[in-house]
Amino acid sequence: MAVTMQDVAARAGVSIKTVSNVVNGYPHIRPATRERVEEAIDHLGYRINETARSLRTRRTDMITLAVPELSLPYFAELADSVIQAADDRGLTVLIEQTSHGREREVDVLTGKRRNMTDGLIFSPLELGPEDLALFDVDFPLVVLGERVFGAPADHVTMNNVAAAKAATVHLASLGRKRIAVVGGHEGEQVGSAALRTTGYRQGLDEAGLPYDPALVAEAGLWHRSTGAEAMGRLLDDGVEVDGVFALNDALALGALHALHTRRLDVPGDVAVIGFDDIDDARYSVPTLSSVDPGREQIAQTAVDLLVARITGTETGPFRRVVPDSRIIGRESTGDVPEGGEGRPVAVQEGGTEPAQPLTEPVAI
Amino acid sequence: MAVTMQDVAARAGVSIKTVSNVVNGYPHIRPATRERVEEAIDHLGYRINETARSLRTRRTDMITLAVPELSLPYFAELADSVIQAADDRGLTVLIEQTSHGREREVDVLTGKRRNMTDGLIFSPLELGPEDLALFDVDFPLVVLGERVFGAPADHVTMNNVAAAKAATVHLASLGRKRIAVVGGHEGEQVGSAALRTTGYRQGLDEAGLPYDPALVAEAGLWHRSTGAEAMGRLLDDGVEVDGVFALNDALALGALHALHTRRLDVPGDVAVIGFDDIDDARYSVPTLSSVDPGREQIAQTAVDLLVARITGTETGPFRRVVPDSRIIGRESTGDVPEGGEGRPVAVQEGGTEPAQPLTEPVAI
DNA sequence: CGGTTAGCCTACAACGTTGGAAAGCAACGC
DNA sequence: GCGTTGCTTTCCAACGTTGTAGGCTAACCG
Repeated sequence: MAVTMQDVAARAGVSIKTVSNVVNGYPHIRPATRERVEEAIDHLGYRINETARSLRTRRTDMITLAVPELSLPYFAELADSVIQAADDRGLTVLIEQTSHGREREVDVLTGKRRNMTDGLIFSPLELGPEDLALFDVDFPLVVLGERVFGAPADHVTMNNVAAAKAATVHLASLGRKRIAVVGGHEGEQVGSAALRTTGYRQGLDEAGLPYDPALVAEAGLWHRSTGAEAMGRLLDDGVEVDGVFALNDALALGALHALHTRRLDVPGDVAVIGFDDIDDARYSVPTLSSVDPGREQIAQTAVDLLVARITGTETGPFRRVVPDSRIIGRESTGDVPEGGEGRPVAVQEGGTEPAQPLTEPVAI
Repeated sequence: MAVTMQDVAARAGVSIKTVSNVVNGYPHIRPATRERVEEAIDHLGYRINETARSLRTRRTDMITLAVPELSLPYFAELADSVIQAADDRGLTVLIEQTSHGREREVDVLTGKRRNMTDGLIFSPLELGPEDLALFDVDFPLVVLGERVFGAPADHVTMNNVAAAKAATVHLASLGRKRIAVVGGHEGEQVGSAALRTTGYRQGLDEAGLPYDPALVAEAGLWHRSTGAEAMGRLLDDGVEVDGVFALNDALALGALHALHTRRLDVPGDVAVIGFDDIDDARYSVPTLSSVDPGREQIAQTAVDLLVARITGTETGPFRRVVPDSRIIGRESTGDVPEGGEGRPVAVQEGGTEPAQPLTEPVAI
């Protein structure tokens, strides 16, 4: 059948273990022996059996990344970054899509859907604080996102409130007085929607603008389609608007679309800013100003934290890491002329803190 | 350490093999025995060790999907579909990004980057016909795309020439006379660029339009940025254009951007059609007409073919499968009014044929 | 020159599971 | 009443690798 170490050993005239030693770079091997073994490996086309190795070493060098779905550009780009970061560290990434309901998310944590990987990077969409107990798992876990704070796991999140506030203030600084927010989740206390909405209100406060509930456009799912609908509703209701803060870029792109079909000029009539800084933002018409939440850094940090737990390098208390985020000004806010390149117009610094503070988790 | 079948067996008072039989759904087990085993499993929180199982059964129920990069929307959506299709068949997908050069693609095939999976779905971007020998691998392989025809593997591809021809004819049928093509690869004989350009020329012929080299805008990489550049070059050179066939949607979106910045109306001044029908096409401004190459069907078929080879259900000659493709008319070609929904305006039927024809591979 | 050390290599026993074959046992048929 | 049959369970030996412990040289030291 397949070539095994047995076969290589036979041909090289050494023991199996010596072949193993060669393959694993054990230093004390006579050059002549190493050469014979390598010749045999090449000649027989030997490939190590990773499965057997994993059984023995209890490591697979694979990690799971669980995200809602890859067709959402933010998650596709996140996956790209995570895969690269993992690759740099010699790991392969197995992807689980959990978009098909809460149950899938539970399965990911309970391990039903976590085959043989050494650890999990999980970005929940449905699970919330009430499910905190589920996060107490016996394998290395890094949580992403804003759904769950205080889980017994490392956590990489965003500067949501501060960045949303800055985005709102930025619109205000451009002279906008009627700033709508697109993508709100009525009554929700947790998650990106709540945090970013909080930042929006703080931004209004700081700018001395009143909060008007009529300016809040709900959108359950954060897709382009729902963004277009929400924006459309607002406009069709005759709400006066001269600025839009969309809670993510997909919503913002949908909003641009709705504004366009109603013949409103961006940024002339309405300035628009999104959140996530997906690749699309650079090529939409007009190009979209956005908040860059530090995706690269999120991916790298998540992988690093996970690796540290897997290897046992880190055994201390869980951490919460918040990368720096930046506001990127583009055409949709008039920060650059048409055809110009986006540029940072503000930076919010992140940091690290314990994942389980003594007091109630503070929105950061 | 972790709970093993040993522990379960001890608690249930049966042999290890009986536990294995229960876990694997072996039918001939006394209900009382099964119950005891299941109680023990629940009580001890036993989880099967997939690594050990894989070593024994020589199956991991994982497959590799190798694509250039997930941040390209087409591949993100393809990955989404493949993961879902795999999931429906009880498989997990491991993703390799090969965007960082030819070497990575070679590694994927030689197995250096194919850990423990049962098979590979591979969409090459760099490898071409000259690398045919590399595709003669000893594991189940399904090839996607247009780089390589006639490899000793199942192949799922697109109706490239026919669909590109239809797209061009569609533009002509709208009265466009000066139809540019964006994304050409000068001198390249293989790959999507060549096939779709061939279709473009066939379309011109059919429509009785002359071929004008000035209307061909090269773009090495198919990104939005390169599409914008290529389109911009064309316009800045003063080439007269009233229609654009972009070889994929990313290019088309870039082209839309370039047209917009030069204050040309789409579809008024220039009608634009893309290829791939990515999600973006439905929400760009204006919405983008495109060729839907049957992505879902590609993913499903690819997984099915791979599974058939893995399980040994299929051992016959390799197949080439071409899903049906459709032209979706949207605003950018004026097929629907602003705010309207895209709709199919033409269908090209696919089919199945041997992957290694007796004659030279014919472009399909 | 004998004893120690360092370098190199091997034997053996796992890792946790499943395939195959055989054994135990009850019911069945004649 | 005894061989046969069929269900149920067990025993044993892999799957291909690596950790541990130990053995054998050759070199080195005093």
